[in-house]
Amino acid sequence: MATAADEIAWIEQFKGLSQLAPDVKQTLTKRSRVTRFKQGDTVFAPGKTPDYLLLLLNGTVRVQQVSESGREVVLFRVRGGESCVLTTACLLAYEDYLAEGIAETEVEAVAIPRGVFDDLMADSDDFRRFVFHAYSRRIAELFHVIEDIAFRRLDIRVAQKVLDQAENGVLKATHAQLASELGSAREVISRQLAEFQRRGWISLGRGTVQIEDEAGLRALATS
Amino acid sequence: MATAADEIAWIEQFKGLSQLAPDVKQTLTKRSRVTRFKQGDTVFAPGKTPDYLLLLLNGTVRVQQVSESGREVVLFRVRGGESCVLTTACLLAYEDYLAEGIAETEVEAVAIPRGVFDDLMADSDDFRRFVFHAYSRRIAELFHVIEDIAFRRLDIRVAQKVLDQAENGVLKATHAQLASELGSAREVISRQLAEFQRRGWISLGRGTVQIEDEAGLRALATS
DNA sequence: ATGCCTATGTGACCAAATCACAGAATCAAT
DNA sequence: ATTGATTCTGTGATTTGGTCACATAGGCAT
Repeated sequence: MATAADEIAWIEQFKGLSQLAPDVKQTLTKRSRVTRFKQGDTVFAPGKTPDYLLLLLNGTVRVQQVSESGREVVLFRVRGGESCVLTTACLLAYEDYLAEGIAETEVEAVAIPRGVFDDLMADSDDFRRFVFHAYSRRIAELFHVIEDIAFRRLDIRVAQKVLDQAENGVLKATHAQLASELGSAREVISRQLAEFQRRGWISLGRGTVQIEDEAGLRALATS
Repeated sequence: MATAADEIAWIEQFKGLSQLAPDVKQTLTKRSRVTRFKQGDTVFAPGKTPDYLLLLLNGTVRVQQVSESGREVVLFRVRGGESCVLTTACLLAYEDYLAEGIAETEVEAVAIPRGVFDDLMADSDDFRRFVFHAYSRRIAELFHVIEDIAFRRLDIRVAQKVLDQAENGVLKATHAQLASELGSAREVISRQLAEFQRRGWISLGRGTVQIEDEAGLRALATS
C-alpha cells in the first residue's frame, strides 16, 4: 500500500502543514517517520509515555477510559485526515490519567519527535493553529461526553447511537460495545434494545441491530 | 489593593514567563491589561466568545456545565498563581460548548489579546510549555470528572468531597452546591448527608457540614 | 409579628446499575 | 457431526441514584 512517494507526500494532506517553508517541511519529513498499527493494537496506554507525537494519516483510534471494575467509556475518536493530533505525549505528560488508545482500523500515523514538534510550534503559525484546534476539539468532545453521561436519558442516547453508527440501516456492534460507547452497562443496553424491538423500531441479531422504523427511532432521539 | 507596581510585576509570578527576553516582556506588559472580576461575576459563558486569553493572577474561577433542565456539574477550577491559563478563547473557539466560568472569589487576571498570545507562543519555549501544561491539566481533570460520574459510587464521592473541602472540620456549602460539584441532585445529597449524620460521622446545619468522625468518613472515602 | 426567600426533609416513583445466573449462537478441534 | 469453549444475549431480583411534588424550617426585611 505505502510507497516511497507516500512517505514524502503525507505532509500535503494537512492544510496546516502544506504551507510551511520548504526547509521546515524537510526537517519534518526527515526527522519523523511513518508508523503503522494493526486493527486492535494499543496505540497508547497508561504506563507507557511515549516521547513523540502522532499525526494520524489514515484510520481511527478510539480513546477510552477503563474503570477498575472493568467498565469502559469511549471518550472520543481520532481520525486521519483533518484535525487529528493524537496528543499522547502532551496529554499524557500529566500525572496518572487512565485513558488508552486502541486502533479501530488499520492505522497509519506520522511519529514526530518531541523536539521537532517544539520547533514546528515555534516556526509555524499554521501548525500552532492546527494543534490548538485539535486540543480544543478534544476538550469540546469531553464536555459533550460529560453532558451526555450526567444529563441525558439513556434511551435517547441509545437511539441516537444506533442512528449515528448504522450504515445502510444496519449497525454491527455487540451490546457490550454499545454499552462502552455510552458509558453504561451491557444489560441495560440489552433491555433498551429489546424495548426498541418491541416497539418495532429495530430487529436484533447477534452482533447486529437492523433499523426497521427510522422515524420512530428519530422521534425518540430528538426529544 | 493593586498598585502601579503590580501591573508591571505580575509577569514575574509565572515561572514560564519570567525568563522571557526583555523586549518580549515589554510587549506583553504593554499590550495586555489587568482586569478584575467581583465574586460571582461571569468570566465567560456560552454565547460570548472573547478574543483574548486570560492568565489568572489571584482568585478562583469555577468552570461548570449547565444542562437544559438546570442541573450543573463543576468541571474544574482555575486558580491564580501556577498553571492557570483560562483557555477561553482557544477552548471556546470550537463550536457550541456549554460551559461557563464563574468567579468564586475576587479575581485578578491579565487579559492578553489573541495576537500577543500568538507571538508569545512563537517566541517562547517556556510559554508554550506553560500553555500546554495548562491544557494537559484541564484534560486530565476532565478525564477525572468523567471517571467519577461514570464509575464511582456517590456515597464515596460525597465523603471525599466533604473531607476535601472542609476547613478545620467544617464545610460551608449548601446541599445544592455540593450536588452541583458532584453532578448529582440536591435531594440525593441531602439523603446521603442525612445517612452520614445517622452514622455519627457529621452533623448538619443550614449551609454547613461539621465533621464529627473523620476516620469514619475516610474509611468510606477510600474504599 | 408578617411575609419572603432560601435551605432542607421526605415519600412516591422511575431510571439505571449491579448481581447472578441461564440459554443461544458461533467457532475450533476432534 | 459432535463436543467443548467462547462469546453474546436474556432475565429476575436488588440496590442505587434521579425526579417530582410537596412540606417544613431558618433567616431576613419591613
